[in-house]
Amino acid sequence: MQRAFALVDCNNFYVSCERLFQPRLEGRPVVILSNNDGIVVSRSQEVKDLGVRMGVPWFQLKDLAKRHGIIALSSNYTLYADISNRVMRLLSQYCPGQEIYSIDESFLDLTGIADLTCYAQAMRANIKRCVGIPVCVGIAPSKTLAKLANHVAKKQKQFHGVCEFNAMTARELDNLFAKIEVGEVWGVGRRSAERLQQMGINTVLELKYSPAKRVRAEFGVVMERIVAELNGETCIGLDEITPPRQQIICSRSFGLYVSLLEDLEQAVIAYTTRAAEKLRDQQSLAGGIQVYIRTNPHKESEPQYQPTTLLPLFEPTDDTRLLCRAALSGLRQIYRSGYAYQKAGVILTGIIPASARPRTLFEDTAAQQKSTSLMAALDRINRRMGSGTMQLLGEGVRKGWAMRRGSMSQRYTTEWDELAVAR
DNA sequence: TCTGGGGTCCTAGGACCC
DNA sequence: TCTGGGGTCCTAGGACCC
Repeated sequence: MQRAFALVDCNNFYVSCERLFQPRLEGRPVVILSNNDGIVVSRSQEVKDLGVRMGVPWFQLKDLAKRHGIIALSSNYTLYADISNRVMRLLSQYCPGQEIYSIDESFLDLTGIADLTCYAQAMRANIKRCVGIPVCVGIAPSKTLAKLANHVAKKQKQFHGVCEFNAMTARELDNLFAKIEVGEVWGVGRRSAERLQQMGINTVLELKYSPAKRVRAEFGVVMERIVAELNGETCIGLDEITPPRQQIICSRSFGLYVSLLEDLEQAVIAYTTRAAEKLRDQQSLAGGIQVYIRTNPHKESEPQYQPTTLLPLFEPTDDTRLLCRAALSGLRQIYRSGYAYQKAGVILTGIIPASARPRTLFEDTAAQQKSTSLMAALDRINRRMGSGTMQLLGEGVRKGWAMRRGSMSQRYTTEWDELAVAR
């Protein structure tokens, strides 16, 4: 039986979330900005039609925004995560196999289901009705093709939001592929697209019929697999369970430049605290922590410095205090005065399951148990009373370095104080 | 003035072992 | 004078994704 993977992708996801609670945004050009209101991370159709690209710095758009009345909102991840959960839960009811691929995308295994287009249309209508988010669906025998089908469903109006490759002939598919640029393929990034074009491979069709050996020799196994998937061969399966993270990153740009060591220390403690929470959430321990700070790479006129250091831990831990102690010693090693730092970050590495904690010659079981119950209490309080209710003193209270979020909407669905009001 | 954050996988090269 | 071969593990860097 022919496999059938669906890729369901929410349209302009962050903008769509905001529109749910602010109907005035409907039909108007809207963008959502990254942390610090830095760059554009989501665009409404009206903004895409103005030619605004993804990832453009907001300050470069100010003029255009004024001319066309573009509304810019700070990103509200609490809201988006909650809406995402609702969409994903609803989708899970449509088939036994689901892989949640990102906050706004999900792969489904629809193999064996009859009349797929009709099925997908019903699913799409139901998500719109129950959650209010518009989605498009691509269906194909491989995940790479399903991504491409989704792209077609979004771009070509005649498909009405659902494009099923399984229902098309080889000739129809090839005609379609001849008109799509190779860079649109999942896994073909800017670099590879440039190199492919130099080799005379410009369209999806040309990549599909490229000799496997040549692709393998020039680009390696990843691209070879992409070509096989374009030919309808299922190489990449559905990942239904998310494995624990192998590294946990917490990094932020500052709201303003930071030069003092004590400000960096506060930030590093705050980020390490957050990373440690994520670590305990997935019941893991970290064997090391990497710390980095950096000046603004875009400001070439200013002196640049972007040191990083990796601190191995004496033994794997999930204790915020131990992780912070290591992070701070790393920070003090790499810190140099006289630079305007723009960003800092920590990365937890060497992650193992908490159940696999190694025994050591020097272990202190009582101290270990104390640490575990202290961290558990900390997490419980912060979960119940709001994150940051209890924190290490070193994180500071003023937080002059914290990021800017000029125009953030309310957390309509997750905070009692911020619920939507009906008049 | 103002340019995000958090991940994965693959590959090459070095250290080390027998 | 002549200086092997094969394997594993780790790390850094690159490319990619959303």
